[in-house]
Amino acid sequence: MTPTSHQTDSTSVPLIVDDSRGRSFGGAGGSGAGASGAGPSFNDALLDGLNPPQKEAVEYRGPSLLIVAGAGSGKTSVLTRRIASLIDSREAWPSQILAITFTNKAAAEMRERVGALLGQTAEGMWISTFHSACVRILRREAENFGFTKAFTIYDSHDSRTLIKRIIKELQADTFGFTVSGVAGKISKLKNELADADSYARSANFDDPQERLFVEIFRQYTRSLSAANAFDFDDLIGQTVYLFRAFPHVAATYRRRFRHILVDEYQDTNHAQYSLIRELTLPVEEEPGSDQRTASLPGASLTVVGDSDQSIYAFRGADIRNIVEFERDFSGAKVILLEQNYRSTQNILSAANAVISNNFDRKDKKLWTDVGNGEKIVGFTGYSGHDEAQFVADEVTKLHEQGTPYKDVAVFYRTNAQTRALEEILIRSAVPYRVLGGTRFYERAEIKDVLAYLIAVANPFDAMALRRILNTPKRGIGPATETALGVFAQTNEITYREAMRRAPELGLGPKVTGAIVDLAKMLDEATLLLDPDQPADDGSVGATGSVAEVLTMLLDRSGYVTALRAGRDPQDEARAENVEELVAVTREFQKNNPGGTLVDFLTEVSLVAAADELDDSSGTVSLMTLHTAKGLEYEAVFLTGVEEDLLPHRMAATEPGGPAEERRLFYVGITRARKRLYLSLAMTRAQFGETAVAMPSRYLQEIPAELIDWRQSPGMATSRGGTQPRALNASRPGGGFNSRSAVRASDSLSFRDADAAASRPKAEWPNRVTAQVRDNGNLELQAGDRIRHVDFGEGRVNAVTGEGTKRVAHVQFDSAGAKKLLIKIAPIEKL
DNA sequence: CTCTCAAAAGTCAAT
DNA sequence: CTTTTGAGAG
Repeated sequence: MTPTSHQTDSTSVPLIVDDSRGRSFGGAGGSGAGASGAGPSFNDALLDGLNPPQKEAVEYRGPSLLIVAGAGSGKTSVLTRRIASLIDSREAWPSQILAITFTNKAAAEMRERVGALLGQTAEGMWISTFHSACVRILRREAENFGFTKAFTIYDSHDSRTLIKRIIKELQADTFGFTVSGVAGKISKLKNELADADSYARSANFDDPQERLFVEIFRQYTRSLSAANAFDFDDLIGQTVYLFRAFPHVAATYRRRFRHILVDEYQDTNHAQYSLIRELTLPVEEEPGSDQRTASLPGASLTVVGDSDQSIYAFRGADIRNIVEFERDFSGAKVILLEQNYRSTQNILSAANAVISNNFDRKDKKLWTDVGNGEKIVGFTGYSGHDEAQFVADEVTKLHEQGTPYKDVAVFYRTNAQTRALEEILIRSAVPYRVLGGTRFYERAEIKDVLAYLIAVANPFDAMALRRILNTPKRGIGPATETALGVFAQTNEITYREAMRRAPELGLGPKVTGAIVDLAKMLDEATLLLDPDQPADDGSVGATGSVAEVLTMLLDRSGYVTALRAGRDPQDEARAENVEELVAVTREFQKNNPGGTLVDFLTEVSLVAAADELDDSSGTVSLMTLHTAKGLEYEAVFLTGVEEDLLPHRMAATEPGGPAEERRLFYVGITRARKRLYLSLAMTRAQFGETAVAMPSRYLQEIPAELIDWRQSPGMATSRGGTQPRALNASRPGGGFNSRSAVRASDSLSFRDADAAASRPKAEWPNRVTAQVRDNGNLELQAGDRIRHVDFGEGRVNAVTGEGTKRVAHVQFDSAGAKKLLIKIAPIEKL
């Protein structure tokens, strides 16, 4: 493919590139005037209902624009209108627009909204995620540097499998290398655009540890290219490499994309930043070329972001990209959007108060004119289950009051927290959906089936072949698997070819037959997919659809049959998942009539957790705080607001960790439109043990008057026992009613009198972090009688556990048998 | 090569 | 607690 054959559309288009600094954009010649004939009225419509800074963000023209958009400030609206106005005024053709969003779902939504604004489907626009855009570029250009366009995308799990194999081969585990450690380091390096060679140049080879790491990195890179595969980080990094190594390729895309817009800019990493830089470079005049390749200024760049919502530093996001934007792109215009159209003032005040504790940030205050709204509701459960029960009860109540389930979301910091929530929600008959979690495409059975498809699409991918070699069981073991690999390597053929020539290996007749059969099956599938060999231009013909090929593979391999025959009770569910995947391929075919197998695999590889969101599902959405970014809900439950969870134990010690966790909390708060619930638990089960939990330090950063504590941390641990309600007593029927709600100020009376007197807690009733009830070394043994604040008197039957986890098994006179954590339970010895 | 049982690890977030 | 991995027997 010659470089000049690309993008005839972009070079033949009359370009209007504005190089002025001001707001006038008519200077580029006649077309501006031409647009003004039909333009103004339409443009007015585009600005309809926008506030002044939003209008400016839509209208400003210049080389670079930074829109600092606080949460809920209507940035999606601004971005879509900006794109629409560029096209409407004829400043750009749709094909000259490249817009990067955070999820595929956001991209689809943006495309739809731009289409609606323009009254036509804007074809040719690239609106996609970083990864999707790069895959598109890489597939086109792969042949330039030793890959084919059918390359496989390895997800992080695949990468780890590969790394694991390499560590084992090199026996690097004896040097203290772990899979996760190596995977993390390689990913980090790739995000910094380093490769094995560049790393080796600066490595200290006197250190055997480092030498070995270089070797692992080298082998990993080699394995990837041998398999014709990219890992997630490569998708960005290799695109940058491609642009740098092949200037004419880069020039093609620089000519094509005249307007680049990036959403969530605060979460870009160095590789992504470099990609944007590459794309916005001016195109130099090529010496000796004709006039068609005249020099062009760099594309205009618009970035939108909010440094307060940067939550992906752990995967390489560099907040400096946005903080230093003005320095990077000199002459950049900065527009601030501070008016919030999403949440009530109470929610915003809480968010402002929390985030203001992060130093080193530009002060920025969200405001709204919709009024204070409801107070934030706080609740402290005795256990994770108790907390979940509160959530379920409140969701039910909201639903009865007319809030549809789909407008309610429950957030948590770690995926492990879903279990308790799911249990209670099922029991309470609340329809829900977990986003992310154990994702559909990460399930073993789905990966198995996808490996069949990958094996067909990319014959170089040994990993996919190895995966299906003995799935379902064909009597091919690891020894045979390795033998095939060695054979392929020594003869310099693909793994697939090695399988075809299995008879040459002199294995047993049964094994050889099984391998050859499998190879035949894959060859037939390849043929079904593309009857006339892979031609340069897609000589379509009677190409089998993805669904057909998949059905054929499943039939012939007997995968589903084997599952159904399995004894494991979960196998039936697995078989159903496979059926669902078949349905997904049919759906794909319907939505993408010309879609190829490679297109399907790409789509499947790049789904994000938030893409699974189905607005019409009519269910409550459960997700992590990270997944929640960019979404909004009528009512939001933010659960597990505890130390060690939020901030997470691991993050608390990392540099910048607590600040990032605070931003995460801030992101969670600002997702809520009308109602926000903050909940935590006194004890949390993890690793099969029950541990004492403390209220999060961030909780006390919220002004007390904003929170209506149904049960404050102080109350949940109080010893005085005048009346705090039952902690883990079963609640009658539909949960709370208003009479059980206790004002925050009341909670003071439940505290120890001396503590209440010594501190100005009236102002900060949330300041309870250090005051969690502690019974100290209260000694209990079987036979002791105790009194519990809620359950009354009872007799200790047994004491188990040690230290802070000592548990008393108590038979209460009226409340029945209970297990209590001695250290924190509201009990006293009689 | 497959199956069974026991030990060990994992849960911090995700394209 | 659950899920995955490894060793050893059949």
